[in-house]
Amino acid sequence: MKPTYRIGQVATRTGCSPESIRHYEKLGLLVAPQRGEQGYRHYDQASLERIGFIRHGRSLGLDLHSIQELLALSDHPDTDCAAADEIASRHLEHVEERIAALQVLANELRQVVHQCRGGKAANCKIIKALYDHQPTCSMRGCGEEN
Amino acid sequence: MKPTYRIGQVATRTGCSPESIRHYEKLGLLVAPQRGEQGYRHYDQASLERIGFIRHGRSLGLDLHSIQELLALSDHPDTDCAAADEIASRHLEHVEERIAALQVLANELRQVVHQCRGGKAANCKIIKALYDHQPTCSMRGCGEEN
DNA sequence: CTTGACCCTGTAACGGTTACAGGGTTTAGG
DNA sequence: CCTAAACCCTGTAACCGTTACAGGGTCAAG
Repeated sequence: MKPTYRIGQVATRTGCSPESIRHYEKLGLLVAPQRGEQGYRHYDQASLERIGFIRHGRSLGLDLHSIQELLALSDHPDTDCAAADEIASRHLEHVEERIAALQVLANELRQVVHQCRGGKAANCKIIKALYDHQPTCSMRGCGEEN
Repeated sequence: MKPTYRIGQVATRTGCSPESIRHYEKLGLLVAPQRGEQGYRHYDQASLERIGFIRHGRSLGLDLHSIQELLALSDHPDTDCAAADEIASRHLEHVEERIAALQVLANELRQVVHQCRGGKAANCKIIKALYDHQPTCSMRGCGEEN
């Protein structure tokens, strides 16, 4: 008999909240675990590792869909893993674009901050800058992701 | 009689979709505009500038709540504008933290990408790295914002 | 007179997580 | 034994800002 864990214990060990674990199950990243007599979920060691995989992917900023693709590859060891490389490369590219965009943004903010110490709003350079019709970066995806 | 614009024209001029404009109105960033006989919204020049202000703020990554605070300052010119500086500074700090986090992340991704050209998933270093229980950055806010 | 381009309202979706409500079960302490 | 706390269950809604619908009305040109 291998040891099993209830969802709360898994949460403690993986740093992943019970809600998220149930969410991953609903989305199909985790197979539905066995249930005890009272309907409680019981997880084995492999599930713990799978959840760790997901969390690590999330901490890298991968979306759950990409993680699901990576898990599918992992579940079929004979598959060509070029797809994994593709996912990671694509994401790296995305992250690099995002860094560049945020740097442009930080520069614009730095030009504006601390320009009007102790003044009145009527003369506030920050507010004036926002009214100025020259959004330094008006392209899509230039602000924060939302 | 000053010229007025319908929502679609405003959208064209500001680059802000009609849905977003109505959304800003519902949230109170814009006052409800006058309505024509058919119930169509009619905007004046000041509204256009206010929407431009909002879009510029959004392009800087400010959230709508912060923008609302800045608009409130702008609406009361006698107020001390230290609050505006506070908002911009706080946001700049946030952006800088985010850049730093993304750079850590990009480094981790770069270590992983292109490690297993043409291999099988069983040996895929990307997948192995994700199973490894050493999430380089497990702190909150280290992944992408979501 | 129809087609298409507008406009209106209200609701739901996206992503991932969190927070409930409303119920049941176990466990530890008195 | 009794009770409170801690845990589990399901389902739903919120968060943020935007987009996309559905289902309806209005107006102009062809």
